[in-house]
Order: sequence, then structure tokens, then C-alpha cells
Amino acid sequence: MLNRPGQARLPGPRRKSSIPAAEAVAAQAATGKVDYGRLDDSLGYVLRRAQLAVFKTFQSTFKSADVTPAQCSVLLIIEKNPGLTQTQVSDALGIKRANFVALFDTLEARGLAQRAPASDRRSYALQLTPRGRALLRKIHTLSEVHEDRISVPLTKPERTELFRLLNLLLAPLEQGDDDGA
Amino acid sequence: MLNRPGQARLPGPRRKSSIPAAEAVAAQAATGKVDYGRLDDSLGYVLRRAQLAVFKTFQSTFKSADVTPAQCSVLLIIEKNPGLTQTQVSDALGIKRANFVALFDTLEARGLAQRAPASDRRSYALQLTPRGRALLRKIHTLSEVHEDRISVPLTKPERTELFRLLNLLLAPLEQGDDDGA
DNA sequence: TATTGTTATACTCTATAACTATA
DNA sequence: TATAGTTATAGAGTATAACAATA
Repeated sequence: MLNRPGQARLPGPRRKSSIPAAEAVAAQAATGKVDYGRLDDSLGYVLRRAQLAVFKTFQSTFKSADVTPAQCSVLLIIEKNPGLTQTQVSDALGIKRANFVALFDTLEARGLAQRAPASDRRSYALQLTPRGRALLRKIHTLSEVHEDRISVPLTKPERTELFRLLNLLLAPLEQGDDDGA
Repeated sequence: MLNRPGQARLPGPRRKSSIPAAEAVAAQAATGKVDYGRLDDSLGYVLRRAQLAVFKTFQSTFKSADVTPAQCSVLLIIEKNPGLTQTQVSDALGIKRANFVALFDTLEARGLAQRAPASDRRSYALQLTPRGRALLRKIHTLSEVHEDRISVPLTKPERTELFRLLNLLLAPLEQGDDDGA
């Protein structure tokens, strides 16, 4: 609820009018653009818009792979850390264990990953299937395309600096969460 | 689904085992930390975490005002642009008209804003109430506190640079949406 | 007792279609 | 015929509680 597409048209009142009368507010804004005031100086607002815009770009870039960012992150974690349990993967990604079940069910139903027996018989050792490894090769390619697309307006040094600043911002905020990563 | 709290414990299998046998995957990751691989170099992933962390900070900072970021943005827009219609405000913030109704109903029920008659009798001229203006004074104060809190790890020039880079990143991505702001 | 995976559930946010009253 | 506000609804994403199997 914090995007920023375009503008609309003109104002006026109607039926279910709850207020008494209110002298037909001038509507000085009916002419030009909308003044965003402090919102333009709000880091949270800009971050929200950036995240939403990048997410949309992700969708269009990854539509041939048919994976959401969440599914993608799970596959990447398992690729780098085969044998982790559901709790470990979901904790690593900030996903609730309960919500991870359906998410992984989808990956398993598509034959991309599977639950293998582990020494502790309460849990599973998560691993990729050959098909999952094949899809990951595509995902790695698409990831590069995606990063390149969203980084177009930035120079290499600017992109590096953006990463540095975001991680700098993130560090103290992610401390007081639950344990600390 | 893309946070990054802490780690979990250890792996192993269990009952609804769907795969044949799979030689008890070594689980080389059961010892130390999780390797995030490309996720750490993903702008989308870092942005998502930053946005989530900032949102959490917002909640704790603004709990005394009892407003969500979305409600806050609506109040700020109406403050700066009194007389706009629901379509204009929701378009400006990227909120669907249909979803704006309940959002504004809440603000109106709390006596913070109201629907005033407009010249075009299909629409309303949205405006603040005295109570809404009073709350906005508090919101402006809390906004400063909030921005200061999340900006702690950044110097003034770094914060300015972060804004510049985010807006740079945003500009081309928000072009191909619907019309263009 | 504590933990893992699981189910059920609820609440929020988001998206679409269709209706009404106006234009 | 088109637009503003509205309603209904469906789909994600997220959060908590409670249960069975296992430790």
C-alpha cells in the first residue's frame, strides 16, 4: 500500500455523506500533481517502493522458471547447505516452520527437492533432486539477468555502495529481533 | 519470507517419508552457520530484509499513535493535498480503490479524517478533522524519531547517498508500471 | 519435558469483478 | 458510455496454538 504509479483526475461528494455540510473544500490539488511531503524523505517509504518494484521485476524475469522469491531462496539455501532440516532452513530465511511445510510441499510436488531420512527421526534432511539442480542452473542465469536489470541506472561502484549502505542499515535493526544472525 | 533471524539445531528423517531410501545425507551443515550463497549478493533479498526491519521499527515507534504505515501515508497525503478524491489518494499511494474504502473507513471511524461533499457528486473531497491534525503533529514528531533510529548506523552523507541510490534505482522500475509518476 | 514436523485457523494485504449513482 | 465509490470475494503471506512422533 505504498507504491507510486500516476495521478488521478478530479474531486467532488456523493450519497452516504456522513459529515454535516462542510463548505465544499476548495480542492486546490485538482489541478496539478500530488505533494508527497515528508513521504519523499521517509526511508521506509522509499524502501517499500524499491522492494515492490524489484519484486515486480523479479516476477517478469523469473516467470519462465515459475518460482517465487521465497521458493527461490529455499532452493538456494538447500543447494549451498544440503541436509539441513526444515526448521534450520525456515529459521535461516525467517519463515515460520508452520508456513514452510506447504512451501516445501510445492517444491517436492514439482520434483525439485525432497525430504530425506536423517539421523534424528523427528526431522528430514532436505536435499535437491536432479531436476532441482537443473532448475538452479537456470535460476543462477536468471538471477544475473535480474540483478543486471535492476542495476541498470547504477554504476558498479554505486551498486556496491548501495549494498554496503543497506547492510549497514540492516545490522543493528536485525539484532533486537529474536536471537541474531 | 525473506528475513534472517538466527540458526536452528540439528537434522534427521521421520514418518511421512516420500522418497525411497536416500543414504542418510551427510548433513555437513549441521555444525556451523548457514551459507547464504548468492542471496547475500541479491539486491532484492537485501531490500526485502531492510524493508521488513524498518517496518518493525516503525511499529514499535508508532505504537502510541496506533497507525499503520499505510494509514500514516494517507493522512500525510491529505494533509498536504486537502480535497483530493479517494481515487486520487489511492492512485498516488498505489492502493487499489477497492481496498482504500475500508482503510479510510477506519480513519473516519476514529475521527481523524472525513469525506466532504465535492462538486462532482460521485466523489468526496477528503479532509482532515481537528483530531486528525492533532494526531499529525504527533506523527511528524514520531517520524523524526523513527528516521533517526533507523539512520543510526549511517552518517548524514551516507543517509543522503542511500536516498539518492534508492531513488536512482526506483526511477526506471516505476516507469513501466501503469502510467508514470 | 523439549523439539520437529504438521494441521488448523485467523488476520492482513492485495487483486478482480460487478454493482450504484452519478457524469 | 465512462467514472467514483462500493461490495464481495479470492488469493497470497504471515502469525499462533495445538497435536503426534521422537528425543
